[in-house]
Amino acid sequence: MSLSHQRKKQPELVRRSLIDCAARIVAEAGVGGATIQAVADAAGVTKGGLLHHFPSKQILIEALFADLLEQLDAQLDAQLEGELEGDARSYGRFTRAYVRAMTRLSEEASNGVWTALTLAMQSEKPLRALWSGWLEARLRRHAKTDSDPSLAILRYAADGIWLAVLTEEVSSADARRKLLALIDRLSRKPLAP
Amino acid sequence: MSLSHQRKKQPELVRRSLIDCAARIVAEAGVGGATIQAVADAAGVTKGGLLHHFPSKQILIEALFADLLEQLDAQLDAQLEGELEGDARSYGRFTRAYVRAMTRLSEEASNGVWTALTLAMQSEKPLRALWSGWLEARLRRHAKTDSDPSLAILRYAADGIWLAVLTEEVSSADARRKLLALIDRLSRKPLAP
DNA sequence: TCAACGAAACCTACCGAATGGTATGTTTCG
DNA sequence: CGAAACATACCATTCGGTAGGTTTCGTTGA
Repeated sequence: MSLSHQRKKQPELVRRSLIDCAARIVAEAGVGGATIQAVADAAGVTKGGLLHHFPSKQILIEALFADLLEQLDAQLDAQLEGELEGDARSYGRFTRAYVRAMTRLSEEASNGVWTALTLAMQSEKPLRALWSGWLEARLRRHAKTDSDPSLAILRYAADGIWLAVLTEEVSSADARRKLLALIDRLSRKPLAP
Repeated sequence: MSLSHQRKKQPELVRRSLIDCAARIVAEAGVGGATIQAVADAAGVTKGGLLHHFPSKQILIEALFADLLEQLDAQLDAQLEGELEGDARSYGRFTRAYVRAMTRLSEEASNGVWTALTLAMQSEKPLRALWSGWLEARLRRHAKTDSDPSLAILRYAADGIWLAVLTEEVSSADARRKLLALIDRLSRKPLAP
């Protein structure tokens, strides 16, 4: 009855679709609320089919997370590329890109996925490992321009703002933009004497 | 078999114990992972007993959250009281107290509870209402000394640092303390010219 | 060229373990 | 004695995961 026996088998496409659908559903219902059944349905596959590609929910979530990290990487690289003003050694270069990437992610549809996965990090060690590994590598790459503690504070502030958005602290989109702009300005030179 | 039939009935103590145990377990397993059964067990009460005090898990969590807000209030007031240096009108007064209270809470055992509940806010509206209401009121109270955007950034940075603790970004306890000390210093006067 | 075969890509059916909640006792206290 | 403070037993579901089939596809060897 299912269409899967009629259409050509394209495992990579199915895999992609599964991750995309997982992203959407996780964004809506959170990691806990996203059942593999729902994800499978959304992708037009049965639960068994899903479990063929991802042997457990854990693994599916981790794959989704890794995928998002790749997207974030792409975002960051695009931002870094687009920095016309200075050479590759300009102070706070990565921090500005990071803050901007965060802003974009907060405003795009993919937002909910990040919140949900951040949420899930608390209980799932593998996700934490993925994230801290990613950030660590990235920071090492930009040690020359972004190792100042002032910049760490600004990056953390961006994280805090992003967190505040999801807790619905009234800070309007406008106020948020102003704060992020201020952060951008402050990232041009060290804060402390 | 249970001891509850032997010991004197002290509903307030049981209630307290339930909240405390809920805090510990939520800190360890997150809101989703904390089952009412586990909480009841930890408090030496049956599930039915727990549900007598808190008719649903929702209500238990909200009670826990409200309790933590009270603790935070107490912490904050203590910090504000202890500020010897200036009068009640000194710039960034509340922000410093906020950062310090956060620090203390992060280092105490109650740490994981905050992370878990903050993250749980995403899915639970009542919790968001509690928090944003609390913060709004508090900010209004200290509008005279702490309305500068620079200070907002510093408070957000404290939030971000605190969030990073749970994602296990390597930032050691030592590095964290240094950052918080820097924030404290930066809170003495506006950052931007 | 093509039949055969084995592996990969699915599907159907089922299970079992949690878990939140209910309904109904039984004990204790004022 | 009545109400509060518990306990016991049970229920309804949900959900992740397993077992074993069936279909599709690429490869291989004659």
